[in-house]
Amino acid sequence: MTNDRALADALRLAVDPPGGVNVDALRELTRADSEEDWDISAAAEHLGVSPHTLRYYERADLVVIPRDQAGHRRFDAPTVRRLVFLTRMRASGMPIADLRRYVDLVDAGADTIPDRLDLLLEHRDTLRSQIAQLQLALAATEYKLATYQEGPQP
Amino acid sequence: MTNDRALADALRLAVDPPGGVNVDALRELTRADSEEDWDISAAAEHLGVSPHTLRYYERADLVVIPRDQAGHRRFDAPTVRRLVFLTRMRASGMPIADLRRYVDLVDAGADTIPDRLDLLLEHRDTLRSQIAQLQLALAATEYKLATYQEGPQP
DNA sequence: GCTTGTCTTCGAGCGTGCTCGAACCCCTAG
DNA sequence: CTAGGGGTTCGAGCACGCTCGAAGACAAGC
Repeated sequence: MTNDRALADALRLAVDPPGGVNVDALRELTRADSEEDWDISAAAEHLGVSPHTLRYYERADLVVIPRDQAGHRRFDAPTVRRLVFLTRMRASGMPIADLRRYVDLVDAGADTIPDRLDLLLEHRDTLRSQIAQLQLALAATEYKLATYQEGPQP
Repeated sequence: MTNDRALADALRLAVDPPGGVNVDALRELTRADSEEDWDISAAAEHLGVSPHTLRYYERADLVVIPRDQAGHRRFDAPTVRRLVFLTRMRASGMPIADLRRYVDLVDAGADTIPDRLDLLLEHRDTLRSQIAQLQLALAATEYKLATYQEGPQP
């Protein structure tokens, strides 16, 4: 199914950064036959955030988290997918408020797609200029390192 | 003089980002024969920060700013060079506290160079992983854009 | 001399994004 | 039946980096 490939790719993009998502565990969770939802501590660990943060995201209306009959949060595959998206966007500096706008649009249905596109395009531009800026800072830092390391007294 | 080239290069690295430094003005200021120090509003404008922020940096002991006989801050070339460094490092996410550690080392003399190197190396690594992380986020964003744009209903 | 403008200090306030503590609930093991 | 170790809510607190406002000094121009 091409949608499954897409999901797998998207999840692969969520690998790597320090404290990042455990992709194998995610893949396990997203298998249709998996009955093993996560509790909050498992979800927090896999997503690389604290349980407090997950509750905070729920309180901030970024995500609706299903509960079991004891009232405990059950992190199923769709919930985790949204949280992967949220944590990735947060890690790249998108403010909570923008994220809420976005998920509101998602929840509002398919005819908000143009607005979502706008948001994403804007975020893409933000990311690009952030990257450019950091690369400048990196160059400046490496330059300074070089002056320290070659001439003893720069 | 190779040091002049080095300074010019360093200043060139300070160009570009939104709200960044005006390099021509900086070059003007750093010319040895220039008598034209900046006042706080000129400095703020050239550095792309607010006067409030400059006073805050001084209060935070990141920089000592000379005064004229009226008690007004005079931003001369060395001061501006330090502020260029500070604003660049801030823009790349180095916390104020780290910056203070660094400038304390600088002010403490040449035998703190190993410590400064450590700080810079650490910051370089931070920058590299930040860049890697942002590039992942960019890829994820572009992937999402692609799914929105090709298939109407992803 | 007076107004206007820009500077000064100082302390307080604010926005963001968590982070925590207290009090309570529920399930399971012993 | 009881103890322990999760979970829950709620509101409050915190760290960071500004950001601002009030009250006053000084210089230049009318």
